[in-house]
Amino acid sequence: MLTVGRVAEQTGLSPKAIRLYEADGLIDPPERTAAGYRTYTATTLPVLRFIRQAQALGLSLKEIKRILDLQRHGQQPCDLVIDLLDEHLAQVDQRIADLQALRETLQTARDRADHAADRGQSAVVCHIIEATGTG
Amino acid sequence: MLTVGRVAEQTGLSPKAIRLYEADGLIDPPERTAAGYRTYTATTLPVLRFIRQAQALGLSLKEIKRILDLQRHGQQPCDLVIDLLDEHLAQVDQRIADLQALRETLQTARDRADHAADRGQSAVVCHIIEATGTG
DNA sequence: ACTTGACCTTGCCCTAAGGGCAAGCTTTTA
DNA sequence: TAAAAGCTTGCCCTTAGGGCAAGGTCAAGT
Repeated sequence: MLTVGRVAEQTGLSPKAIRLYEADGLIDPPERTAAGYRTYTATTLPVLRFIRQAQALGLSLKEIKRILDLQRHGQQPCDLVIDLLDEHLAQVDQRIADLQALRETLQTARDRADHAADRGQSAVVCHIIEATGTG
Repeated sequence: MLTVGRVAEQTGLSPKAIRLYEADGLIDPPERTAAGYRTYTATTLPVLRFIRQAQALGLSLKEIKRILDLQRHGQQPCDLVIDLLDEHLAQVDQRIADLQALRETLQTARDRADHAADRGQSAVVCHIIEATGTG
């Protein structure tokens, strides 16, 4: 019997995650045994693997659901996928730029800790942080 | 009277954020009027500005609280600050590397959308995503 | 004095993607 | 047959607040 734990093993997901995807409408609710156990068919496995791959690309469950909904309606989701990839590429570039700027700021602050020059006067808590920009 | 809204204006924070910092123990609870209004003294402003600067460096409220707690106990928080900065520098570097790898993967997938070569056979949902690595 | 608008109070629900735990069944294994 | 492992639901937790609601309060204009 393909229980949720078994499916988890074969997809690398956790049972909790699989139940969440069901609750969020990413996968169809499976049949249940008389005792209430979820019983999956093998056709669910590729869908779950797809979800994993999409997540690895940084897509959110909400975005993945949009893709899967399209597909369930018999439509080609590839156009949507392309849009999402473009959007994410731009966002990732932005986040990299932001992090590089942050890295600069952090490094500047860190350097200030060693060259303990302007440490004198008006620090409320710690000059290392307070000498940061004008923020 | 230095109400929370006034303090918000002068620090660039929101009233909600200021109340949160109080609830989380980053700032001391201010006096209240008979009606229950928070009445701040000017000494709170530099602390709130410090919190803003620390946040701009990517420190979490929990980390900032540790710094402020040290200071309230009359201790020099700079050693802790240095540790936190080093830690964050390493984390930022790691996140940049992760994002650059993700960018690669995204770009590879995006390229696959145009060069529509291997689009033929076994896509469960969309070959653009499913041809990703072996994940 | 009265009203109105701006401001304050608390409290609750919301975000993303699950992790962890608890109480109570069920299935499997020894 | 009893214990171990697995399943069920449900609730609380994470970040740093945003948004909204209901109700009390302050300041300005009439």
